[in-house]
Amino acid sequence: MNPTQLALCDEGDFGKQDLDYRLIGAVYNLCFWTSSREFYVYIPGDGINLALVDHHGKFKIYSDSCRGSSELRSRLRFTLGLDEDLSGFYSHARSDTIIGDFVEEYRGWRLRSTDLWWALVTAICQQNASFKQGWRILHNIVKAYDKHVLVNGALIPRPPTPSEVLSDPEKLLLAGAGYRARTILAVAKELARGSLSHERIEAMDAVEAERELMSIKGVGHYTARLSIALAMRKYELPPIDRWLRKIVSVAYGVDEKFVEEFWRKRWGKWSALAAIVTTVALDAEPLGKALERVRRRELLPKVEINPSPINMEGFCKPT
DNA sequence: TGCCAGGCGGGGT
DNA sequence: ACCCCGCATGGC
Repeated sequence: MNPTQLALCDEGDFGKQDLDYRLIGAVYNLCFWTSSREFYVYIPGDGINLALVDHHGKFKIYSDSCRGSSELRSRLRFTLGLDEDLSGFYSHARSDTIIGDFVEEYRGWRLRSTDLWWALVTAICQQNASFKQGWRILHNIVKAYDKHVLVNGALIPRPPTPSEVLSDPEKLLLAGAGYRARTILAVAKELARGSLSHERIEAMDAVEAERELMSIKGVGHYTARLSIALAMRKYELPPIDRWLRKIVSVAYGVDEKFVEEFWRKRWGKWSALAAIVTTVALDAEPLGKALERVRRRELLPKVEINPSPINMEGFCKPT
C-alpha cells in the first residue's frame, strides 16, 4: 500500500509565550511522532492533516487536500490546547497534595487532543492493563497496520482508520489487544457507518456524550470519559479507574466508594484533566509504586523512567 | 510459574 | 444498588 503524500499547506509561528512545546509534544505521545526538537500531531477532521511543530512554536501543516486551510490553523491550536485557559485549574492545583508540585514545574504543558476514534482506541487499550501494557498495545496497533504518510520525503506512521481496522481485524490480536479487540471493532463499525461521529459527540455536553459512547458494548464510564477528555477537551467527568481510586483514597483519606464524588467536588470542570495530570506526575507507575511515591512525596516525573507518560521513547526500542 | 493490571458486562444477591 | 466473576495478553 502506497503512503499518502501530503503537501505543505500552511506554516507559521504560534509564539512561545509561557508554553512548553517540548512537553506538549512529548506527553503521552508515541515515539513515532516525537523527536528531540519537534513533534508531529494529526489534526482531527476531514482528510489527513499532519502538523510538524517545533519547540519554539513554529509549525507546518501538511495536508492531502488542503481544504479549509485557514480553519486548519485554528484546529491545530485547539489540538495543542493553546487557547485553553488553565489559570483557574492551576491556581487551585498549586496547593494540591498530589499534583501541586507538578503544576508549578510543568506550567507550560498542555494536553494534546486526538480525534474521537483514536481517543477511544487509546482508552480501550488502557482497560484492565498497566500503563506499559496499554500503550504497548497502542504502539503495536500503529505498527501492525503499517500505514504511513509521506511528508518532505519522510515516512511518518499514522493510525489506521476505522475502515482499515474493519477490513483486517486480525491485526488487533497480533498487536496484543486481546479481548479489547472486540470493543475496538464495535467502535470502528459505528464510526464507519456514521451512527457515531466526532462531530456528533462534539456537539453534545459531556453527560450526553458519555451516555452515547456507553451505548457501545465494551465502553464504560472510564473509556467514555477518557475519550471525551482526549478528543473534546471537556473535563467535567473524570475517568476514575482502580489506580486513581486507590491513590486518591490513600492520599486524601477518602473512602474508595466516595472518590468520584470527592474528586468532582474538588476539581469541578477540571476533573478529567486533574486525573490525567496525576498519572503524568507519578509516571503512571504501577499502583504499589505509585502509592509509595505519594507516601514519599516524590511527586514530579522522573526522567530516568522510560517509558513514562513524558517519555515514551522506550516503546520504540526492542525490549 | 502463576498472578494480576488505569475495565467491562452479565448474572447473581 | 450492590457484589463477583471471567475475560486475552504480557510483564514480573
